[in-house]
Amino acid sequence: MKIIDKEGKVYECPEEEVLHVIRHSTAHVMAQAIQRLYPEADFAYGPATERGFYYDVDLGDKKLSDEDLANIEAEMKKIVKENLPIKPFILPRDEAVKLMHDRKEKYKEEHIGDLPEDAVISFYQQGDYIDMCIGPHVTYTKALKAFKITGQSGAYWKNDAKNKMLTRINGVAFTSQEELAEYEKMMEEARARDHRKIGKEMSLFMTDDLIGKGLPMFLPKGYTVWQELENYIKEKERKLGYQHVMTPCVGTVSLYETSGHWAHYKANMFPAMEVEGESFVLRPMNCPHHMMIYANKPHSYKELPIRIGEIAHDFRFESSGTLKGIERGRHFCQNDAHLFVTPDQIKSEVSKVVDLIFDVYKDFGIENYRCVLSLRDPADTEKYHPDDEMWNTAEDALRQVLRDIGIEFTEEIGEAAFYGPKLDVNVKPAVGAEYTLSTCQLDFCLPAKFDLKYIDSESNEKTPVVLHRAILGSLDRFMAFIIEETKGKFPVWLAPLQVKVLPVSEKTLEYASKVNEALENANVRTQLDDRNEKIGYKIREAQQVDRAPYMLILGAKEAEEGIVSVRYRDNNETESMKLEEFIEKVTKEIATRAR
RNA sequence: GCUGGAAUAGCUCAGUCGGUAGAGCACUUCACUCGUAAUGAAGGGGUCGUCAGUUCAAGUCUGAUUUCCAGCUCCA
Repeated sequence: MKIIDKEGKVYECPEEEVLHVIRHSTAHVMAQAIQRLYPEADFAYGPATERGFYYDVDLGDKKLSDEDLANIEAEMKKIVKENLPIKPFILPRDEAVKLMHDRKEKYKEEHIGDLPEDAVISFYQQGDYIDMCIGPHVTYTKALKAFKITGQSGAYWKNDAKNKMLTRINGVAFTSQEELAEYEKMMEEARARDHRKIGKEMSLFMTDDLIGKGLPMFLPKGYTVWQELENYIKEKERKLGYQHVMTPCVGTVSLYETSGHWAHYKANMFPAMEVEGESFVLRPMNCPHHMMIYANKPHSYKELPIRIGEIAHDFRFESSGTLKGIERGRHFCQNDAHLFVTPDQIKSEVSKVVDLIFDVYKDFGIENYRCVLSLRDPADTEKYHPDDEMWNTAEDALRQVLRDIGIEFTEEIGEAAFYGPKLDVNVKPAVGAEYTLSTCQLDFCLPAKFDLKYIDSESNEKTPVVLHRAILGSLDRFMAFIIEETKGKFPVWLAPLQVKVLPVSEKTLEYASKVNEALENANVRTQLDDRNEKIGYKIREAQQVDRAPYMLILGAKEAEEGIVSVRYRDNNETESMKLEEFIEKVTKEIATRAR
């Protein structure tokens, strides 16, 4: 594919850039179509994205309907058919400003003002449409063969909520219709594994308007999964010397004023409750509670590290637009822990936390994740505790530990917590944007605020360092992730229903209920389908709705010989074995948490 | 919170020009007694998210509101 750069040089597009150029050029064609249909439209940014492109446009008071979007797409196809040549030109800064000013492109004009003095300001033109852009682009509009407008949304000018909200029109673009069709198929599959959909199908959790938005409730099956996750992670933590505590979901406002959270995150907490002259809030996190537990008695350096863990209920007043099933609600349970350590224990403790994270990921088969070292933005003195030395020490320490451990990570400025830098491990769910699953934060700040102490070997009072960490993140979010990873086909130990017992007819119901009872006695989560239905019907439901890892098909043959016919969820194969043999197999898989 | 879209039976959805509310699945009952992804028949089930308005008449039109969805902003 031939492309053209801003100097007008035409050349063959490198393979790896083809999609990007196509998407960027498609954004221009969409803008041209919008300009034809809405001459008053004023364009802001219109870049290529991971899957396509968007253009942010100021349409004044005009609201776009789905029909309008279809019209824009139709106009785009027309422009492609017209096969307009796409030509670049370069203007000196003042002429560029004048051109944009004359064309009433106030966003582009402002954009030029933001560019450095020596910037080369280039434009691309196709037909009447001119866009300020550094390119490169395809040479003719007919090069764009497969695109689709996927929707619209609001987006702030320069991503700042203080600015005007523009209309963002999103689209996807590919090199061929086949690729576009493939993408649409993939999107459909992604929607099918959405945890909200599967959660409903499997009766894992529910929401209700009367309970309140962002407050999902776990049903018996969902809570079974939840409890298994809780037991799993607590077991791991106990082996690593964590001590678990239970602390209340409410605390005084003073507690959060002491920690600094009140100043930083008041807006994201449920408002304070006044009782008997005192103010209380639902807690948004557990650090202060754990700090007070540490402060409950004096500590010797010999006791450190002290690792305090809790599966803790937290409440955050998340913006209504960000709520998403159990992935992000206003109530959730953190797999939280605070490690109180001496400075020379930082490295080994961070290292153990990192090991635990990857150990857990291995158990769950999580392979697609990204490690980020989140640092402060030194310019943001409002968010970040202004103590350069403290920050430099903490950031250098954490960076060095991560390097020593040898994990790959990228650094992101301005992503740190207000009290310290952190390692975030991010994953991408089937549906929606990447989010943080695990985190390990290094904190020199809160221990000082709470005046925490330990006595060192020379009888001096010292301030411990705190590591905040969450491995499963929140159990709710982790469950959402696992549902989407497995499409609800949980490993045996996590499955809410592990075995479904299916008599072929009522003649073998008695034998089936004996088998069911034997499984129950072995602590296997089992259910007997005693309905008067055909075996194919029962299998279908057990497999498609319950997603039971094992189905036991029990007919005359099995009853006679005292065996069970095992049908496997994951490969649809069947195998006969003795009941005792099956129980041993299943209970072993459960005990070892086999994947 | 913001921009746009949606809301009809437990679930998935149809409902034309404003004229008494529909299907499949699920559920109940009956028959069949069944061998590896849906046996047949009958029956019950809806203030069409909520509140106003327009109209002789509203699931359908208007407004407000609630919740959900896509995205933006945010995420200690």
